[in-house]
Amino acid sequence: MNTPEGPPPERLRTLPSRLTNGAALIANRIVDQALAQAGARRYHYALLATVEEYGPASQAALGRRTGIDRSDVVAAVNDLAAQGLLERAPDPDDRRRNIITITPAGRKRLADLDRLLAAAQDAYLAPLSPADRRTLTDLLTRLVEHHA
Amino acid sequence: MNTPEGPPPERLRTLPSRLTNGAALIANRIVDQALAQAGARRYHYALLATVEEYGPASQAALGRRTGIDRSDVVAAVNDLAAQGLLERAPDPDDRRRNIITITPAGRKRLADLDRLLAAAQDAYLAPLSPADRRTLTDLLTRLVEHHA
DNA sequence: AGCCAATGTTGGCCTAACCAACGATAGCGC
DNA sequence: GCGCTATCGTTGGTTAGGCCAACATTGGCT
Repeated sequence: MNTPEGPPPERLRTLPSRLTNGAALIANRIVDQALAQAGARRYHYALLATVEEYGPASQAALGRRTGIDRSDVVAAVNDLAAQGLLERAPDPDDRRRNIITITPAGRKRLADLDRLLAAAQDAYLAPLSPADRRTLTDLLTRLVEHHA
Repeated sequence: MNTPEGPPPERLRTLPSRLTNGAALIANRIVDQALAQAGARRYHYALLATVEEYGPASQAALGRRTGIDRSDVVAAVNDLAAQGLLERAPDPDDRRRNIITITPAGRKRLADLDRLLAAAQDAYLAPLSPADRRTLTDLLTRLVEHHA
């Protein structure tokens, strides 16, 4: 039993920013592990989901919608295109742009990821009742939207 | 700032892990900015606060209490000792250990950081009522303790 | 035509979080 | 006392996420 020899100090334990960060660490670890089962990372899921929901779009538009930096979109689209999950085609109407489309394989992969991710959310939120989960989601949503 | 041409997809917007991560990003940005006003980072605050609350301790013990990796404790203690805020002295009773002590200057700095940090928490939680803040803190605490 | 904005892309930066390995030391069982 | 194991500080990584700057190409506006 080599458990820590005591709790973290009060000042740290109750600090909302620190609690948020700790929860994010946990959530990210669980989610990353889940996605890794399908060889994916968070950016991959975000892009697949966005293209699937809104249809083909340029990389810049995807970045704007997901909050992912343009340069990081490039790398993630590279990965996904290399796996045949997305397709990158030049836009004939605007030769600056690439049109990103999801392939049938991409939809299948997305369904897998949705399933894995749902399980991950459940593991993350395990100690909370459905009502608690809704409350948490609501509070966090208000926070992020306020600072948007 | 960016000019999003629409909201992120439903699947991403309501994903608790993603909301948590987004909130953590915001919180960390605000906190980092606040601490930077005193030339400090998060690890610095955590160590100062821990030594102040529990008294002198070895670096390994500090790491266990704060959740900071031993190797990262080394670097942070280096920083703080160089500024005269902590003192690193060999433990005469166990020559493997260093005893870390907070100096008067360290206490002063800690008080400054406490003040800056309180303002940061308030900015972070701005959209939430006192009751909401308590609820959020409670929910997050339950999450992190469950996964501890 | 001329200027400004947007796009894809490359390349880089910084930090947090983590891990492996090392020599030195301590502690324990025997 | 001896040997094994654990612990400590430290060095030196790695990974990924979130950024920013710059560039050439292209388009839109006037």
